[in-house]
This record gives sequence, structure tokens and C-alpha cells, in this order.
Amino acid sequence: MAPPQFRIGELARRVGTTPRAVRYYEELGLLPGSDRSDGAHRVYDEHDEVRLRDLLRVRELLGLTLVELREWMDAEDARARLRERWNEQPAPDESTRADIIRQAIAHMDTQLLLVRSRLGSLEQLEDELSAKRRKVRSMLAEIEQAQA
Amino acid sequence: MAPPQFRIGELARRVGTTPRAVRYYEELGLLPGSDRSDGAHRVYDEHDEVRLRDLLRVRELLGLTLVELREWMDAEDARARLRERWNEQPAPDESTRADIIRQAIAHMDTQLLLVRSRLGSLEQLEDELSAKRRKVRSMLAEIEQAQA
DNA sequence: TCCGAACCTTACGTTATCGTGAGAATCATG
DNA sequence: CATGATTCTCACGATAACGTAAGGTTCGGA
Repeated sequence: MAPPQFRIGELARRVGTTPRAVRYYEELGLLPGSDRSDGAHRVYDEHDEVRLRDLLRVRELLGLTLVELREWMDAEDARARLRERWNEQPAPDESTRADIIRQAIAHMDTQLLLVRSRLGSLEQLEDELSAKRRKVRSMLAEIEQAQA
Repeated sequence: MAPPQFRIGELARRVGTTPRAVRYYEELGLLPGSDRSDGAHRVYDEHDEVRLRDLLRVRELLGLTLVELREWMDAEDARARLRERWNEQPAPDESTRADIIRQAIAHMDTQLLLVRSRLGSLEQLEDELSAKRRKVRSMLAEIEQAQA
């Protein structure tokens, strides 16, 4: 019934980092303080694993600092709070829920803008490299032709 | 006749960095020692500007360290030496030239592989974000429907 | 209950990438 | 050639993102 749990060493191994780094991410507010209501050791589950993996991927692909990453992830957190409030006791009326959703969409638009900007730059770099390659390839073909 | 030249401050301003950074890049071997045969001040031209701009772009887009960048740029340097040797006094025979070209192509293939790998990852991230966005958008549409 | 492995906190060390003076030399201009 | 702006070379400082070592604690299994 209970979701499988594991400790910091397992988490680090799964996502390809170290316990020290994970603690550092927590210190910066990238990961939740993680239950720990009882004794001492941090406990995580697959949800935390997914979050951390996403974190590291976005960081790598967009070249963000950890602090910038926190801002980025505020979007995720907002969506999480949204899901919480969704089932609150005094169910929020529809116009409120619509506002929350619109906020989430706005934030995702910001993210998409950043990603697409990067994509455009990378595609341009790829084009330039391909063009150079074609040019040099044709030079080679010419020489081989002359040799034959 | 002579290509327009400028000093380190101008160069830095043009590419959006600082003189200190430029000197650091030179120290790491990313930029040539720059003439300086005469007195003291470093002198650059538009060619250097292009190189530096390329350098910083590749670094940003691929997230390379400056040392890794030097390896990356070894391709450019190889192609430059190639162009030099091309017009050497004892013109290299065709099979030698072909070998040089094949090396250059191999190096560019490595670069393209890296760029395309990044492109793939970024496209996947974009897909995931877009999907999420569509999902939330449909939720919003439902609510607005109910309100009407 | 006992033990080794894994974890805890605290604190200092490390590397990459520059920033920031300090003091002297160089360059363009009047 | 006088002078203000720019550049030069050390050299030390700063920040991010962890690594590493020390000394104590917790956990899971025999």
C-alpha cells in the first residue's frame, strides 16, 4: 500500500549524484525538507526522484544556476498547491479556480519561451555546422575526383 | 587597406564581456597571444571578434567549461592550419590534403553529434512542457464552459 | 541487544570564472 | 611633451557548487 521509500544514498544513486549534493539542493530550497518528523534520516519516494531528475535535466539543458532553478520550479510548486486547494474543504468557486489555472498557464508560457529560444539558437548552430561540413565534404570530393 | 583594429576594451564591449575575462580566455589558450610584437597593448580585429563571439555562444549553448571549449575550438584551429598548409611552398600532394580534410570532417562530426544530442533533449523537454500546457488549458476551457 | 553500514551536522577545502584594486606603462590628443 | 584615458601585470577576493574529513547517531539484520 505505502509507496516504496528510500534514503538519501539511494536517491542520489538513482539520479546520478551524491548525498552531499542532495543536501545542498535541500539547503537551497530545491527539495522539500522531507518528512523527518520522527528521527533523523531523510526519506524520499519516487515522486521526489522524478522532481530531482527534472531539476537536473532542466539545469543542464538551460544552463541555469541553482537559484534560478528554484524560480523555475516555483511553477511546479504552484501547480502542486493548485492541486491541493482543488480538493479543499470549502471548495473554491469556479472563477477562483480559473484564475489559478490562468496563472499556471502564464508561468508555463514563460518556461516555453525560454526553451524555444534555446532551441532556436541551437538549431542555428546546427545549421552553421552542417553547412561548413558540406563545404568541406565537397572539397574532398573534388580532390578524390582529381585523383581518380 | 589594413583591417580595422581595436584594443581589448573595444573587443570586450563588442562581444558583451570585460577586458579581464578576455585576458583570462587568452591565459587558457582560447585566444591567440595577439601580436604584441611591438609594445604592450593587445590588438584585435574583426576576426578575433568573430572567434570570441563563437566561443561564448558555443559555451552558453552546450554548457562547456572553458577547458572543454579549448578542445572544441581545436577543430577551428585545425582548419586554420589546413588553410595555411594549403598554400605552402612545397604544395602538399593530393592524398595528404585529402587526409587533412578527412580529419577535419571527423572533428566536425563529433561536434555535430554533441549539438544534435542536445537538440534532441531540448525538443523532448519542449514536448513535455507543451503537453502539460495543453492539459491545463483544457481544464480551463471546461471551467469556463461550466460558467457560461 | 549488538554491530557495521549508512546517515547526521558542522566546518573547512577546492575549482572554475572571473571581479577588484594597486601601481606602473602606454597611447591618443591638444 | 603634458595629460587623461586606457591598458599592463601581479595579486588577492568573491561566488557557486559541491568534496572531504571529523565525530557522533540511527537503522536494519543476526
